Amino acid sequence: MVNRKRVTSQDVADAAGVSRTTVSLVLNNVLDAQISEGTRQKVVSVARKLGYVPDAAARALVSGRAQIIGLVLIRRPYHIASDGFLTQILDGLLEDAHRSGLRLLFDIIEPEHQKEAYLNLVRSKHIDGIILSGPRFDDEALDALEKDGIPLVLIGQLPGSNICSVDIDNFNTSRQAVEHLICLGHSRIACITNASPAYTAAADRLAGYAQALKDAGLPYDEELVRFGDFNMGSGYKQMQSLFESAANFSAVFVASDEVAIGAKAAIFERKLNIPQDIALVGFDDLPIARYLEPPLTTISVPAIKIARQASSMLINTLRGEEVKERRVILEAPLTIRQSCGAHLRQN
Amino acid sequence: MVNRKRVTSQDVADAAGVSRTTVSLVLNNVLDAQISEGTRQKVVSVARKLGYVPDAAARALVSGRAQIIGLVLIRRPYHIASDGFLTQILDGLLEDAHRSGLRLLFDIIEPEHQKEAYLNLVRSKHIDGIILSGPRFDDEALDALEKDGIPLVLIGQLPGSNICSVDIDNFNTSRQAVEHLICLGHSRIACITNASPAYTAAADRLAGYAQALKDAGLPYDEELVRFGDFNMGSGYKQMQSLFESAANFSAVFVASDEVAIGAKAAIFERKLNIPQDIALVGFDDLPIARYLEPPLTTISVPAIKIARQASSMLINTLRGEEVKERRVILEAPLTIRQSCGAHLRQN
DNA sequence: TTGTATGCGTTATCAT
DNA sequence: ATGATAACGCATACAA
Repeated sequence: MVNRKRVTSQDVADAAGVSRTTVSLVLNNVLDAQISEGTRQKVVSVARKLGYVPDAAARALVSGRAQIIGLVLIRRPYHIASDGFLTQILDGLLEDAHRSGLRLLFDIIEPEHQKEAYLNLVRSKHIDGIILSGPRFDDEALDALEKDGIPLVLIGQLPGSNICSVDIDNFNTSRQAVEHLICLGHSRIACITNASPAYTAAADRLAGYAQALKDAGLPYDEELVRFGDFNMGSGYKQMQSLFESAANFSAVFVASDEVAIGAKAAIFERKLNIPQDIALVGFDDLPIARYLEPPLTTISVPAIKIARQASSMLINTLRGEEVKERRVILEAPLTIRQSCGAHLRQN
Repeated sequence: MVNRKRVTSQDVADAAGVSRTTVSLVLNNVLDAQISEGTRQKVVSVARKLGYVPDAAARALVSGRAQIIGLVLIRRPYHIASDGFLTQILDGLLEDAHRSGLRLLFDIIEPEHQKEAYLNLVRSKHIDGIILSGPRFDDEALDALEKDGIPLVLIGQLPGSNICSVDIDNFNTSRQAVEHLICLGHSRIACITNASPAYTAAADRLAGYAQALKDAGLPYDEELVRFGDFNMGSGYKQMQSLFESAANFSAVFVASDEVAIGAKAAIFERKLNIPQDIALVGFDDLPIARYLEPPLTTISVPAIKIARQASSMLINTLRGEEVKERRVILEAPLTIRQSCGAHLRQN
């Protein structure tokens, strides 16, 4: 007895012997207008029996709200195929969105299409608001969006803008990670970034590395710096490049666990041991970090919490509430495991 | 000079000195109606200057197409926080969707809400079609959807249904993985599934394990079987449980790389070596598999290819084309690396 | 307490 | 070659 044709509110109204208005009032739980309990019951039961579900497009058209939030990344598809950070963000976002009756549209935008792609997505009103993860310095469209009044929250930061954002302190956490290495006696410390320095997070993490060196009176040596590209393959390649450069180093700070996993494989391939021959510190504390061999010392980025914070800010904005704290920075402690030998020290 | 108010086709029409119809005709490249080159140029340039983007809701309402496809998983949020398979699916799906001008809505549905959640998503016409990854046996709503005429493609299989699907042969690949272990001389082989046997893939993989044992004349011992739950934590826990059972075994087949990573950590924690003390075979060949220590022998599931195939089938269905091959099975070879010692053998 | 009428922005069917 | 007009399904101000 399943209906083939679409069921509209008119059908429900007819079957219940009321008007479309009443149906709408009942189903949307409008508080102002009072509906007799009998009518309400009837409408609800008829609607259920008919399997009525409001048409999203019609509702969006009249209400101006699509009930969808967008998560967008400035990346290429192959960057996300193994993105352990993304899944955590999705986890956090989805829970909150569901609780608010919102759906999640996921999209990636290739760096060169930034401008048009944003505008299409937002101006088409496909989505009510947007969470953008991993902003780049060259993101021209971002401020335009903000000015357009589109609810927008950044996961990450864009210096000089007033956009809502939630992030960790990339600079100081990186510095702390490298300081840890320095404390353990390393003075030749290589660095592989998480991504191109066009990404603000990558630039900050690299700066933190440089600062730690400087604070310790250690020279910054370009020979020891490589740029990762989000995924394990890039870590593997850049680590090889480090070995091939013949520069000597006893530790590597990799500003992304994902990239660090590739680097680690390249180290083992050389028959070198971690941490005995080379100490390794990552960044992110992906779920896998603690299960790696050896368990990875890394900066614990509270990804799910970040996602929750971002969605909460976005949802508040959507509700027209004022977000007082426009730039949230969450704690990201260094989690010491066994990839840099700290656990072996006897103090 | 950016417009604050929404720009509608009426605005474009006014500014270009034509009617809304003409604007629509031009911007949608309607072939039938001929538009003078001058008019076309003018409309296009005016539209661009004004930053006009058609309203998705209005378009969806009248056309009946939301231009969005849905990817849905029957899972809980914490299941996806480290889902390496999911990101690959997203990768493959997104590329195809973009090429067809489609957006991607991502959603997870908790097992107990299956029915209502599907119906809401689809009947609301939020999405034009749905790709469902990882079906369960208890998925009552699925056939209803199919009967409703909703374009639907399964990543995985649901026995006894006629739904379009793309999958690998879970049964035979699992069997092959276990046969590999048997060939290497193992006779006490434990198994940790990827998930609850309510998921069809989990049931099939377990059956493949059992079959390999049977073919080799080996007993199926319940003591050696555990059920994973998609993530690494479950693998870690079930591996511990295996050790605690005091049953002896020299190899483990884990029907998911994700779960295998947890199992591996539990093995190392016992100061046991892989493959010398315990051989390990995974399933999926996530990008990380080759970077693990030791590199993981596993079934190479072509996740991205699966996603592409699924999206291609869905998009064809959306176009009203007949999909001739309704059940596609892709190859998933066993990739032998170093986690079960095959590379050490001298033949 | 409930019904009527209007409009959201677009595409599609007619005319002209 | 282009314009007027009618839906699409819903929510809401207003009427009754």
